[in-house]
Amino acid sequence: MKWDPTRPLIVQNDMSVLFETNHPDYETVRQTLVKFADLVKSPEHLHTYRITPLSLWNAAAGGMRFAEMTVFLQNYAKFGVPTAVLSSMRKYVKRYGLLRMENVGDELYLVSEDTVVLKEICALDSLQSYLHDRRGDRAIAISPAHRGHLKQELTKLGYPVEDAAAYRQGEYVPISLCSDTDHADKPFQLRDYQKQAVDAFERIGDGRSIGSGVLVLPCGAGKTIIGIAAMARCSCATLILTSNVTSVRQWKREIIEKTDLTEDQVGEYSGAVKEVRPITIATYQIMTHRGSKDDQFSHMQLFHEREWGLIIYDEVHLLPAPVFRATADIQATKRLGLTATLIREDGREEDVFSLVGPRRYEMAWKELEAKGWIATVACKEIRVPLSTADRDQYAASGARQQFRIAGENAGKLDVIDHLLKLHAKEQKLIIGQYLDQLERIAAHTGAPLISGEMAHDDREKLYQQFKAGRLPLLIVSKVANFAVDLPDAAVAIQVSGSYGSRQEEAQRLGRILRPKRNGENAAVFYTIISEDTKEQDFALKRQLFLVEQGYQYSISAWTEQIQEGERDEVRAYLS
DNA sequence: CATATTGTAA
DNA sequence: CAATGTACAATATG
Repeated sequence: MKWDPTRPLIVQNDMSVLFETNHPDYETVRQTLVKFADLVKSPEHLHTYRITPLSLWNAAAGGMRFAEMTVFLQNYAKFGVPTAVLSSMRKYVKRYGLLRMENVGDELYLVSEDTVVLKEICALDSLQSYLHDRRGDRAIAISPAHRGHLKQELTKLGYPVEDAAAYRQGEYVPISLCSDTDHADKPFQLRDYQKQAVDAFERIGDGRSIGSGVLVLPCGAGKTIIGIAAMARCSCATLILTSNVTSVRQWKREIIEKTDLTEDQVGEYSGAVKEVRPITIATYQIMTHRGSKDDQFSHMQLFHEREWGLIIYDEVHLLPAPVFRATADIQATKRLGLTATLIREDGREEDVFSLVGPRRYEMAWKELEAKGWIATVACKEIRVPLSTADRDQYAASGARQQFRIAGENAGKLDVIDHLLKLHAKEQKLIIGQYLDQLERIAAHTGAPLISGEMAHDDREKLYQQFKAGRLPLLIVSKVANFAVDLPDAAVAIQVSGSYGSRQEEAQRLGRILRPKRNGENAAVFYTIISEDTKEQDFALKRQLFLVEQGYQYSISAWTEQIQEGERDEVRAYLS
């Protein structure tokens, strides 16, 4: 293989890939690379990706072939691809599909064409309790009760299992989507990609009916609608688990609006009401609630209360550990995971893979953006130095205080003033972590502050005013992260964030993603951070997610010159 | 006695 | 880390 320094990738021996972001082919190369590699670091010019067993298995589950990956790497790698990397990749990619779970009637088997591997597995001590007797060279009988635990264990051992065993039908509930004719006033149709996503979950393409997996879609892509479409395809009793009550209500509203199901067929299972209906929507919280410290999870029986034919995990990246355990026991039920990101802060991506299912469909934000379904967002990071007094304090404080000092940096007020002036005509949102700081900003700008202690009614009133355009600026605390009813804005300014959570960054960005009516369909997301502090490091981590989605962060220091340049740049961008 | 408010745990 | 949302128990209110 000839060396070609104009190419953008460097493939290293440790399975990491360095990617030059200034390369003219950046966008096309990124699109293929993310299919089988995870982004781990994203400084300005050189991004680091890593090829992991899990990233390869997800790609393999999505039908990507080893050949496709190697040809791609060989075409774009400056110095060729180390043979060690190629052989590791081949090893891992080939492992997916090596083991399959199949059923003959009620009997469940682990089968493989590779008799040696199967023999090896039989010899493993940790698996003994799951495996029953051998059936010839190519199959082992297993107990259906262990279907999940076995998959989990084998994935950990490096042998992912392709689960091709049948799912039970569940209680039959006819569900159909309202067509255009039913609601002439509100025509409703699946968008192309929404249909593709549901098809991918069902594997319409190769005829096999597959009933588990995760769909990765950005917020604003209509995850609820895709879930509803999947329900309609399955036409069975469905349990929907989601992150909070607001989201429960939202699901319920949309289900009633978009299907022929009636109010009394859709139940809400939450702290306030506990209805178990053909379609039941519950929160993760209530599932994991226990009476006292060493009580059992009293609500887990909901999984068995009906003959569920489909379980939908909304925001699957938030799925709590006890629900994982329960999920391991219900592997015969179809499972659909919906999320904007497979990244979990606790690194349990592997469990999502083995217990909910592999990634079946992923759509990049950029792609939606290009088609005009969501707004085009420019991300800008502005660095502000600490005052001399603050810097002294910062140096003298412990790790926990440092973060707060950086976050509450008074110098940020000037930047806010500047940005507010710059975007005088647009609807603006200020998002922050510390209430003290937000209160100061509220006092300074005269805008209302929405925090956790504000009653929902009052929040609603402010939202209404904001939506109507009578209120140009709203200041919100962490409530912004999960509040579904928060209105959208054209400009978001993040003044402080928490421990580098990529999830948080995504949620916040989601706030301004909805298409704008103003024709331009453009929005700006500012992050203001203190220069040379811990905050800067964590901001970097938060960006990871966005860069992975194809956004380019632009970073600028807070000086007079840049203020001018920034203004022109933003003007040019918005016009 | 039913509902509203406040407190608390994880 | 700080702050939030949730579920439920305890208490107050009409």
